[in-house]
Amino acid sequence: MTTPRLRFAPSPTGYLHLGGARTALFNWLYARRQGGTFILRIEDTDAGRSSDEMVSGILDGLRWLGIDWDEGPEVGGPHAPYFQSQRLDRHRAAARDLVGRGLAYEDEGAIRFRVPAGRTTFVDSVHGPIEFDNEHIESFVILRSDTQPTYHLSVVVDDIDMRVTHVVRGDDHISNTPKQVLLYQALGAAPPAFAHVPLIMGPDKKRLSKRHGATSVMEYEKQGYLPEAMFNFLALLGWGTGSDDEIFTRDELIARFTLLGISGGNAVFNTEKLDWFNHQHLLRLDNDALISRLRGRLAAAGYWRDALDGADRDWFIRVLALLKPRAKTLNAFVEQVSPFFTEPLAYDGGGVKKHLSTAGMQAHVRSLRDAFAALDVWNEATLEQALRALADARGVKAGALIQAARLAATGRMVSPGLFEMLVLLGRDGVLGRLDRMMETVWSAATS
RNA sequence: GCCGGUAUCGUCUAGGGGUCAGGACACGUGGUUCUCAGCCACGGGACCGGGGUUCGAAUCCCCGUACCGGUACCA
Repeated sequence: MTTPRLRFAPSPTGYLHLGGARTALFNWLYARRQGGTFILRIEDTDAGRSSDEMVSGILDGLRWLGIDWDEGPEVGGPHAPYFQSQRLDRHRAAARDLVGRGLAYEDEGAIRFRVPAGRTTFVDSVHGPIEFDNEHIESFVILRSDTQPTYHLSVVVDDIDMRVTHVVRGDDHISNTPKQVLLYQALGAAPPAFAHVPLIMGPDKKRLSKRHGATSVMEYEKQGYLPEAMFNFLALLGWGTGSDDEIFTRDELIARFTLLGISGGNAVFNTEKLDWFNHQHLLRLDNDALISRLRGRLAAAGYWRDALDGADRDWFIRVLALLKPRAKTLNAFVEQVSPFFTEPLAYDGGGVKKHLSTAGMQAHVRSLRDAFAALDVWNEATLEQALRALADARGVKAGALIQAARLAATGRMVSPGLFEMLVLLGRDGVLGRLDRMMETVWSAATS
């Protein structure tokens, strides 16, 4: 029994899209599960649409997801080259061989495969046995009149050369498969095992395309999704582990993966569920990991300072703890962390109207500021006690003062719990923010 | 048109001749509460249709329908 060899063979269209990513992932999962080899082969025969840039876009996407390859671009391997455009001689030789043996023939300069009568069958790991009547298979071109091989010829030749044992690819290739099986037979090679995985559809059940927004995996990276969350989500889209668990690491997925578990129907890409997966993986990150994932984005926002990794680390971890239940993406963290790094530049208009324009609020806020300033100990309990006592004394609801203070602290109507936040903002930070709000909001009015 | 594939809550799925058809996301209600999120509890929600086979069908078979894919000197 030979060890399985699988390949992912994208044509470089510029980026790795979700469907391709999942196909790659299933191949990788199977190879890793079986202790086999995962090959990456670039099908760049369409020279006009291919470039080095596009190839690296795909490599970046795979690397981001944590999908590594044992043979292929940059790492080489015993069956190099791994670019289809560099294997043209092999394809042409195969075509000549078939013509020589009468299994293909020239037709106006192109070479067509002579499809024999009969039926062609193969067993698909996902769909079971599939049978085609050869009379529905056209005598297809394998070598164009410009001597460029067509897809059918080149995949088969390359897969034979690279000793590929399992072809796991999109459902859209099912009807190509009998042609390729015929080619394997004509070339005297045993066809590999096939597994055709269902396609990923948009919410409208139409094939995923730019119309559906982000379709490049790197676009999700930009939006602050974790690669392990995307990996987990994609793996479970069209594949069931058979258990009720949903959150898995890559290793756990490898341990459970089987081609038989792949479902036959198309799957709709659901962003809400991706968000949930992302949140779950975010919660599982330890502090060091979370901080390092956040670092670049914080720097880009101008919030990063090295002390966050040193003297301020404990403080920062407490800030992150407040945000964890609320932030579903890395970008959401950055967005929500801003009040801890900078004073509000503006106050939510609706919030001002709703919470600050009530009668006497200006005086209440001033008293609150004074009460906070007078505190001996600055912690959650003392802050809350001071605010509630003041609310009682002035005959207002604590909630009203809390909302006002929240606006002062963050400029927003929504935030983590007020008192835990005020503790982390520190006395100076809080008093300054209250002063600033009073100046800004009530400057025009008589003070 | 022809060929092929698929069909379980809105979505991802589990199951598969006898189950209260299970879970997750989303959704609704209540609780916790200073907002939001989270958390907890509860709830609504599905076997595409029609024929068979069978004591019994969502499950097996056939037909239909819908959807997806292919039908290129694209990949």
